Amino acid sequence: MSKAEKTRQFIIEKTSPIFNTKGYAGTSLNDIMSATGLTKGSIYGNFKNKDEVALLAFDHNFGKIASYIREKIAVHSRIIDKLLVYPETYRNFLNIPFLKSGCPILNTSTEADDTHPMLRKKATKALNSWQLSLEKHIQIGIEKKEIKAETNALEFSIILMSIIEGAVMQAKVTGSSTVLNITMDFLEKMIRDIAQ
Amino acid sequence: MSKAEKTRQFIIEKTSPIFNTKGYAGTSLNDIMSATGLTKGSIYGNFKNKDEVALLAFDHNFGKIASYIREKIAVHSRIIDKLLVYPETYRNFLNIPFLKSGCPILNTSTEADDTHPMLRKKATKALNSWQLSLEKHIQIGIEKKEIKAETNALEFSIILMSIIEGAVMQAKVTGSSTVLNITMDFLEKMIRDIAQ
DNA sequence: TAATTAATATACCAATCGGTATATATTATA
DNA sequence: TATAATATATACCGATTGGTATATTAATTA
Repeated sequence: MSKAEKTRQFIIEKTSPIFNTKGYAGTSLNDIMSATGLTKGSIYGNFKNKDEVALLAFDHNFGKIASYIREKIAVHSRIIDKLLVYPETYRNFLNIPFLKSGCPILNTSTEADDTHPMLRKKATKALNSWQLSLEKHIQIGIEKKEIKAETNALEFSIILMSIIEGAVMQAKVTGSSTVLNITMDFLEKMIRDIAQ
Repeated sequence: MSKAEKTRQFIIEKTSPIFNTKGYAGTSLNDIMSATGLTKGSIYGNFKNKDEVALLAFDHNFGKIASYIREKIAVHSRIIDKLLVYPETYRNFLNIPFLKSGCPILNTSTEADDTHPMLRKKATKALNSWQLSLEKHIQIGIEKKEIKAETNALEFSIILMSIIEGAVMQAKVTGSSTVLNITMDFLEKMIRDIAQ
């Protein structure tokens, strides 16, 4: 890893929470400079423009939560327990340090859907990969006879994602975990209901 | 209605879709000027700053969808039919002209939760009024024996809202109605399930 | 160690940001 | 119709925006 590559990584790590809280339009180069302690020359020596930093910051933010969930899922062997990781995790959303700045998919989607095609594409792909991961787990669960055969994997995963994202939005803006507790209780029941 | 009051209304009507698409940080005074055809002097003669326009634009956007739903609900007499207005409406979210710019609560919440206390407060209040309205309908439904007595009005309304907001986020960023159809089918079943 | 390359800092650019003071229209009132 | 009050336009303000050219420093290689 060259010095430049280290600096690139450093810049992305330091700025990704800023992009997630303030958004693309709300994050300025001054924000990037003061977060990294670097000057404009150093930033533009490593990235071609603000866009490139923002896109990589999104990848970083999404990658972080994706691997966090992936590791928690890997611990369990039964599919139902793997799925239960979601309500368990998002119930504590407001208290998970690196999620303080919010869900990157939610934040990026709502800002970029009408304004930033490249960020929009990133968010869409992230949603799709999450959905496919869920669907796969459910399908495996059906094959292993741990999940009812009549379960519609696509539908179930989409509903799970919608509940989580809608609840996170409300919890973040109100600052209260009430919505998360109510919805994650419900999601937990939904998951246990498809158990064989 | 004085001339100034007319102009104020005119400015808010013309700029509210812009604030909803581009966000607070992403909407500039030049955007406001070109949307209204007015000059800076005229805008600052009627509003004290950009904040005031943004806050009223949010009220306008939320008021529009709230009254749209309210009118549709008023048509029905049975509570279940009133509740079914939500899945019916949000199923076509992407095709309702004045909702093209997205859900104001969703957009404002995700941008303002960490950046703009006043807008954040507006979004929180809007969520609360929506939730209370739903809860009231359900309680009336229970009293009228149209809804099962064991239904938890708070839980049900929160879950309904989460599903809708999560689905709208996904539909807007992907540009596809698939998620809306799947989730609104599910919501419809949920509503019919609490019918007495 | 000297020369070369890579990485960072400095100083600047035009354009745009939100906002204001003042001049000019426009409207309402006497 | 003359006057007063309101409303809009013009012209400007300093600060900040994203971005660049060049100078300087640090790291690597010969």
